[in-house]
Amino acid sequence: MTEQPGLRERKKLRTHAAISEAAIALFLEHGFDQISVAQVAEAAEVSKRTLFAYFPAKEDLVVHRFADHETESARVVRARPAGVTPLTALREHFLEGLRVRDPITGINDRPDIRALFRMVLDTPSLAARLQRFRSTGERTLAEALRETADTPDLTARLAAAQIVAVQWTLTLDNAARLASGETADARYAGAVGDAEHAFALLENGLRELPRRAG
Amino acid sequence: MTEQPGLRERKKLRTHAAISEAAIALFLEHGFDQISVAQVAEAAEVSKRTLFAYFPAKEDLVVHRFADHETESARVVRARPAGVTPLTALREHFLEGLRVRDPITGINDRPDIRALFRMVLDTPSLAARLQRFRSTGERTLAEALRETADTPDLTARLAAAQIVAVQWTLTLDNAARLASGETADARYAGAVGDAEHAFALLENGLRELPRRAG
DNA sequence: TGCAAATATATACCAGGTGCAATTATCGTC
DNA sequence: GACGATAATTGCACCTGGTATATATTTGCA
Repeated sequence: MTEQPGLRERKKLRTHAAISEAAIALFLEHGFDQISVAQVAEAAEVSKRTLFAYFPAKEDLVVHRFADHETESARVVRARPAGVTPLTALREHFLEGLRVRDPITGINDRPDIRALFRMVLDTPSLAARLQRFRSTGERTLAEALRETADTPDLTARLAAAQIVAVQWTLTLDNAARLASGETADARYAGAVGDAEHAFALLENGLRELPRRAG
Repeated sequence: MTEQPGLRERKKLRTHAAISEAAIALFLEHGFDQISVAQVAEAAEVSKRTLFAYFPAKEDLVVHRFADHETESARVVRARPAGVTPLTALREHFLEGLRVRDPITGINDRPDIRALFRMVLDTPSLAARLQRFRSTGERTLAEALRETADTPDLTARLAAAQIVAVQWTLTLDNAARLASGETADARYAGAVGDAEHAFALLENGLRELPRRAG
């Protein structure tokens, strides 16, 4: 099953990793905007042209690390056991992510990860590039809902949009708190409570938003 | 109250409009990526340097037209009469937008508007720039909810994220349908139904998302 | 070993965007 | 109506991200 990849493939993987690591190290030390791709290429000992053969844009040197998570929600929904609603599966998955300090929940305080998040959050072009992942994550989740929950297309898209929006909000909130110094362990209980609150809101709707005082 | 603006101010407004109009005309005719800012500057009879004094980036030549809507939801929530929930106010506002064919609902089929939407939708860099407006729209709506609905901060942010996500989905859906030929009048009834469905979902939650068949 | 295909490279180039110093137009005042 | 202060505009040089082309190098495989 696991074909041993040839030398070519292995070398490509190594080059890919080497470029990205050189890039992130430089970016973290001097700032994303202060380092040019030429400098990254030099540090990684490849030509600028080669760098762009591996990464379509400067931002991807950083955000490619989030690429795997694009389809995560869709996978969770598809893989849920019989008798489980999509929302339940997603909530449990998110809570499990918190428990294991999965960086994608924003609650990992390893210094390098925290620094990376901080950089992404306050570098506009990086944040913008992340949004692309959000879009495709939304699309794939909508498909998963449509196919496994027998939901009309628009409903699936609306639900996916809401779910992704909520997860994103939770993650950003956690990441922002850790970025400003809180430890993961100190944050954990609050993060769990917030996540449960958020998923409950998603499940029960916004009916409880109060009327305007008369 | 309405101070007569000086010649300077009026001229600035005129220049701003002239540049944007020249830009959009060229973009619509030849495509956003096929026209350089230098060409736009030439057509508008200003220097490239001046163009960038009015618009921070090429994309803004187009998307600045959406800027007013950034704070629209927040304004609606703040201006709602006593005894009305935020969601009700927003739903009525959206439905009214459909009725009057407000372009921001995606249901205006004036050829220039339709062409503009189509261009924004399938030019990635334009779509990306639009997302920035979405973010600030979300933030301002969250503030409005927090202040006028006496809602905890996180709840306000979560609700805002969900609401904006849903409105965005509705608008994109309408715009996409019109972009592929449907007329506004033909779409109207469907758009109203979809909007009512979407706001109901928002209000009642996603509880109805079915469990996985056993 | 040797050859075809895939990668890497150097070089030159384009477009978006900025810093700077000089010019020109507008404003408020005398 | 003239005039200095202030703001807008301009041209120019420059930087950076990204691409085209043509060339060299490496790898896979017979």
